[in-house]
Amino acid sequence: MVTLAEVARHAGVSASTVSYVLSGKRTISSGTRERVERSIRELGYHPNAGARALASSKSNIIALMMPLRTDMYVPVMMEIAIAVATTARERGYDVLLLTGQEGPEAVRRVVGSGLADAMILMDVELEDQRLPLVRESPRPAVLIGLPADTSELTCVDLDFAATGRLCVAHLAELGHREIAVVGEAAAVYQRHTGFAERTLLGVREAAAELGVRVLHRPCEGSYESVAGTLSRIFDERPATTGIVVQNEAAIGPLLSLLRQLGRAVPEDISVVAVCPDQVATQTSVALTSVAIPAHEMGRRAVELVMAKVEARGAGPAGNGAATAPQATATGACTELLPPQLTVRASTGQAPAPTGAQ
Amino acid sequence: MVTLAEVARHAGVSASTVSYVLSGKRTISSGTRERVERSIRELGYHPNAGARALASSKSNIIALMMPLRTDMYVPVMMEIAIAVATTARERGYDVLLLTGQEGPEAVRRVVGSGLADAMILMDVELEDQRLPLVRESPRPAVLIGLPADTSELTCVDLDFAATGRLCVAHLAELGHREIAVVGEAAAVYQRHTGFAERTLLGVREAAAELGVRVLHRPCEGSYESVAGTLSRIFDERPATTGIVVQNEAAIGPLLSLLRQLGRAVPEDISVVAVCPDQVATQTSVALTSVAIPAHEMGRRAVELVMAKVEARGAGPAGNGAATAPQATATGACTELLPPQLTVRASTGQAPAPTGAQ
DNA sequence: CTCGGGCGTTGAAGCGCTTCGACATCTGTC
DNA sequence: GACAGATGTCGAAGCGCTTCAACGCCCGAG
Repeated sequence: MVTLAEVARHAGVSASTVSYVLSGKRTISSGTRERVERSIRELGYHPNAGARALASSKSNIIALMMPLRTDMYVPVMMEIAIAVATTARERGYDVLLLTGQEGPEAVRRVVGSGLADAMILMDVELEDQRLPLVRESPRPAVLIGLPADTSELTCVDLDFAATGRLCVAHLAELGHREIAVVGEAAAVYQRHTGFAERTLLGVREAAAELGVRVLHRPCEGSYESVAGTLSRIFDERPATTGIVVQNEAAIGPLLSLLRQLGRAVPEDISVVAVCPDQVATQTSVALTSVAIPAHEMGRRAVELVMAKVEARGAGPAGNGAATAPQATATGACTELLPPQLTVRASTGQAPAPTGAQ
Repeated sequence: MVTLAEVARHAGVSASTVSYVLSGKRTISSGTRERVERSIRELGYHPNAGARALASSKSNIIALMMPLRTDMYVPVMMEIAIAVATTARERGYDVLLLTGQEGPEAVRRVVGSGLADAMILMDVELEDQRLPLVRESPRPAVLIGLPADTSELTCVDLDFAATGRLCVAHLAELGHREIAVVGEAAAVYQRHTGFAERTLLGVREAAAELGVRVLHRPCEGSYESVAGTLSRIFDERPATTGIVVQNEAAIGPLLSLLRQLGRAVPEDISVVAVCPDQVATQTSVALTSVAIPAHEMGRRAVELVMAKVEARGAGPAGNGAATAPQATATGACTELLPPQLTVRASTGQAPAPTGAQ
C-alpha cells in the first residue's frame, strides 16, 4: 500500500504538506498542490482509514442502526437506508450497518470504540431501550421515528398526525361521513412504535372536527386477515364509504377483496393509502395516497447528524458569537416532515346516502 | 475515552499484557487475566477501532455493496443484508454499507484505504464492472450472484437453473403439458443480471426433457402489466394449465386477475412461484413455491469471506503442509445453493385436456 | 546445586496520519 | 531600506494500539 510518506517523497515535499493538500486546512501554493495531486494520482494513493481515524479522532463513519425484524415496511426501511448511505457518501462519510441483534449495547460499543462519529437510529419505539444510552453518549445521534420523550434528542419523522388529518380531511371534503381505518398489525400497536398511534390520533382529531365517524381496526398483511377485517368493518358500519389504509401490505388484498365484494373503487368506496408512491401507482386502481418520504427522511437524518458532528468539531475553538448557532445545531429538535396527499383514482365523491345517519 | 494504558495502570500491568489479554495471542496467568478483565469492566474500556486498525492492519469490517436501485426484489436484498450484518457481528466483524452510487471506484477506495478487510458484492451482473477491480484486489471478496466468468472469483447464489427445472418437474409430474413463465421485468433481462436467464434455462431444459411446452413472457410488477401479460399468454396458448412466476411483485395481481378471469387455482390452473416463503404464505391461495434462501445466502457469503480473511492472515506464517488447505480456503469457488420446492395450495393435478395436443 | 527451557510479562518500536509551532520567504508600508 | 504581517512549507510530536525481542522466574532434570 502506498503511504503518504511515499507520496511526499515522490512529489519532493514533506508529509505534512501532502496532508494539508488533502485536507485543505492550510493554504498551499497552486504549484505545490498540483505536484502533490499528480503524485497521488500516479501512485494510486488512498489515505489509510485507520491511521486517519487515530490521528484525527474522526472516523468519517456514521452508524445506522436498523431493526432486526424484516417483517414490516421493508421497502421503506430499505429506501431510508439507501438514502442515508447515498447522502452520507456525498459528504465524505461511510455508513456502518448495525442491526438490533446486539441490543442497546451496540450503541455503547460503537461510540466507545470511536468506530463511528455519529449514529442514526431507525424504527425508534416510544420507550426505546437505546435512548438512555443515546442521551448520555458523547457522540451525536439522530432518531428516525418519534419516542415518547424527545427531550435532549433530535428526531426526524413524517408528521403522522397530520397525515391522519389529511386523509380524513380529503375524504370529508368529498362528502364521506363514515370511514374506516385499516391499521397496522396489532403487534405494531403493542410494540408502541408510535407512528400508528399518531396517525390514528390525527384521524380522530380531524374526524371529530369535521363530523366524520371513524372505525379503526388493526390488520395484518395476509389476504385472510384483510378479508376478516373488511367484513367486520362492513358488518359494524354498513354505511362506510371511505377507507384509510395504513398497512401497505394490506393494500393489494384490500383492492382485490373490494372488487370481489362488488364494491367499486371509487364509486362505492374511496380508498386513501399511506404508502410509498411506487406502491400507490402499481395497483389496479391508482391510489390516492400520502407518501412516506423515506428518501427525504434518510437524507434529513444525515444532514442533521452531520451538522452536529461539524458543530462539535468546531465547538471548542468557537468564539463567543459562535455559541448560539452551535447550540442550535447541537441542540435537540424534532423535525416532522409535512405529509403530502396525492389525489389519484381511488377516491371520489361519496355516494348518495342510502339512509344511514 | 479510556485507553489501554489507563487499564494497564489500573490493573498494575503493562500495556502489552492488557493487549494480550484482549487478543489471547499469548498465555496469561489466570490471576493477571482476571485483574485486567476487572479493570476493563470497571473503567468501561472499549478498544479504539482506529488505533487497532492501524497497528494490526485489520479493520474487522467487511464491506457490503448493495445495488442503488430500490425497485427490485427489495425484501430479498434486505434479508440478505440483515443476514450478512448478523453473521458478521457474531464473528466480531462490522459491516460497512456501500451503494452502487460510487460505481466500481468504491471497490478501489475501500480496499485502498484499508477501511474493510473484505467485500461482499450483491446483485452481481453477468458482466459486472466491478469484477476486474475485485480480481486484482489484494483483499478477499465474495459475490452474491453469478457473473458470466467466475474464474478467480468466489460466488454464492441460489441454483436458479435447478430452480427452473424443479418448478417444471413439479408441474409435469402433476400432468401439466403447457406452461407459461411470468418472468422478471424486461429491464432485468436487458441488464443481464443472470439469475432470470438461468431460471429460464432450467425451465427450458426440464421442459424439453419432460415433453412440456413453455411460453416465456417478461412482466413488470404493476397490475396492468400483469393483466397484459396474462391475456397474451392465454391468447397464444389457450391450453396453458401451469404458470411459473418469477417476479414476486407480480404475484398479487396475478392471483387477483386469475380469479377475475374465472380461472380457479389450482383446479383450472396451477401456479408455482419463486419467492420468499413469507410472500408465498400471505396470498389468498397459499403458493407452492421455491424459496429464495436470502438468509442462507448472506450467511454463507460471510462465512466464505471470513475463511478467506483468516487464511490470508495465517498465510505467510504457514508451513509447507498449510499451503493446501490455505489454497482451498482462498481459492475461487462457486457455491450454488440447492433450491427447495414447498408444495402448498396453488398447484394440483392438471385438468383433463380439452383438445389441445 | 546447576543449568536449560518453558512460561508470563515487559519495554520499545512502529503502524500512517494529523496538527502545532516554527521557520523561511515574500509583500507592502512608512 | 527596514519591519510587520501574510503566506507557504516543514519537523516533530503524538493518536492508541499490536507485536517482537528480550528478560526474569520457576521448575524439573541431570
